[in-house]
Amino acid sequence: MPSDGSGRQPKYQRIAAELKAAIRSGRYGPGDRLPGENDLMAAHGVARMTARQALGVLQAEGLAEARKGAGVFVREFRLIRRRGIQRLAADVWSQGRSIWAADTEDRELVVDFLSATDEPAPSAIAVVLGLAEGARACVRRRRFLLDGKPVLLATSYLDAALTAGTAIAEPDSGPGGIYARLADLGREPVRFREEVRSRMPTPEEADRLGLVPGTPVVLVCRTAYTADGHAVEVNEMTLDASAYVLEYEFDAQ
Amino acid sequence: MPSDGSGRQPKYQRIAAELKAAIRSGRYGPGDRLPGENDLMAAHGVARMTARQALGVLQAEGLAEARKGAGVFVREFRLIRRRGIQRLAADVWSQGRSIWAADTEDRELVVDFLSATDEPAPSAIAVVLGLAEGARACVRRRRFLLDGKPVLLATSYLDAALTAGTAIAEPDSGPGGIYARLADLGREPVRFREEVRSRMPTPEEADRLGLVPGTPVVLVCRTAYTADGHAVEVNEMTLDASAYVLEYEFDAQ
DNA sequence: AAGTGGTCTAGACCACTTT
DNA sequence: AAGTGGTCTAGACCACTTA
Repeated sequence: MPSDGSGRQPKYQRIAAELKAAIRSGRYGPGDRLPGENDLMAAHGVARMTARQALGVLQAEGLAEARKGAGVFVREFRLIRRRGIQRLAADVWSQGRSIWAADTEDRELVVDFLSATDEPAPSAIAVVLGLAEGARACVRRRRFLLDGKPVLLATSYLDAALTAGTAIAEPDSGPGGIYARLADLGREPVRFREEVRSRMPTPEEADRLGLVPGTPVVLVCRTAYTADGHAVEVNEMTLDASAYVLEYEFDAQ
Repeated sequence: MPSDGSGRQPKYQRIAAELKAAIRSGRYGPGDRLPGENDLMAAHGVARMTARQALGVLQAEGLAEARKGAGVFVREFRLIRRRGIQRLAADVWSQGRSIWAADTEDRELVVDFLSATDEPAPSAIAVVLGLAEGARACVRRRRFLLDGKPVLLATSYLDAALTAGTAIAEPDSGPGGIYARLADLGREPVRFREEVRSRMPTPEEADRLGLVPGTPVVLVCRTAYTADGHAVEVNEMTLDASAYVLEYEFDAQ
């Protein structure tokens, strides 16, 4: 064995590295079909499982996507930009250029309302909302679809004692949404906290979002506070990480 | 085949589901060793590859971690809370309870300075900083270690024409860090934008962060703006997603 | 020394998609 | 009908960890 440098590397990693290099070089572009298991077996003289392992590396990295019966394809990404503050008025900094391109325009992001129910509040939620253990919550579930594909699941929790009999407990919360209704009740949210995490999805999340294997989810938990510092709403969101860029702005100090 | 419900599911998924249920039930806690390949082969009468596949499911989900020669273990998570605004003074909302527990206390988060060099600015960075194509940038690389394990890689870019001859171009940027030095130059950052994404790591990122397979990275790109709206610094950060919760606060409207 | 996970072979059958 | 990826078997050798 000569001083090969790349000598001591598993075959499947060598094959995977070769495919990745071919993608980087532009040999295969987004949406293109990659060499399949049979191609790799023939080209590299390996067993089926080894070729599978190589293709599995690209899929686990989120670079490629297997379509049963069709082949393995280079993935394409189109990012949605989600701003913490939905401020349309342009200020001086909004002019600044962004790192990651995101074409929010010319694409349809539709909201799919799922349900508004009255349920016992999960204990973690009850703590944040300042409710007694076992208190009931108004739970509103929504789903966001981009070009028909689900990209965000949202579950919103409010104190059921507060929302009972209001439009917040109804499927259609009326003009301005639930924040306008909370304002009607003298509980207008004036400040938000968002906590952001990321991890691999549970099988159920992957199913509900139609996630390609190798795609993480981003978890955003937004808490809305009234002027007197009380939390009035907790909104747990699960995002397709391959579809979103989150954006936050804040002042120094 | 009776109306079994779970009848038509691959064996490896059935085995994986059984292991996951056992973890949820508390049968196996964080750090515990799971049944190995040999155990699963014997218990379920399957081939080695099938047992491996089942354990691979848990690893891909980030629930378990294989240690070569030792076994497969339930992962344990300890989250660091990272605030967009590092405001120590408690305001009324800081009292609010958080969803995810994070023990920043009693753990050592140390900064490991890597380098400060003068390099051609990557074109995406040059655009954001308003530099000419091919202009040079001051590039500062750092690494954050939690209990000795790297959890964050940061690369900071500034206009080299601005920083030349200042402490910013030196390894030690002096008291108050580079923001204090920028203030000395009349370029104090007063506002920040952070863009946040998540994806699976490249092999190089996984290696540099020592990531367990099944762990995504969070990418945070922070741009610092002066009062006149010019970008003075771009900081690209790569975070171990299993180690961090990001937190942002902002006012309505 | 024994046990563990990591890699690899050479077969096989299936469900699925495409032509 | 042909080709594709998904699942599965029954072996094998290796490097590594633990005791």
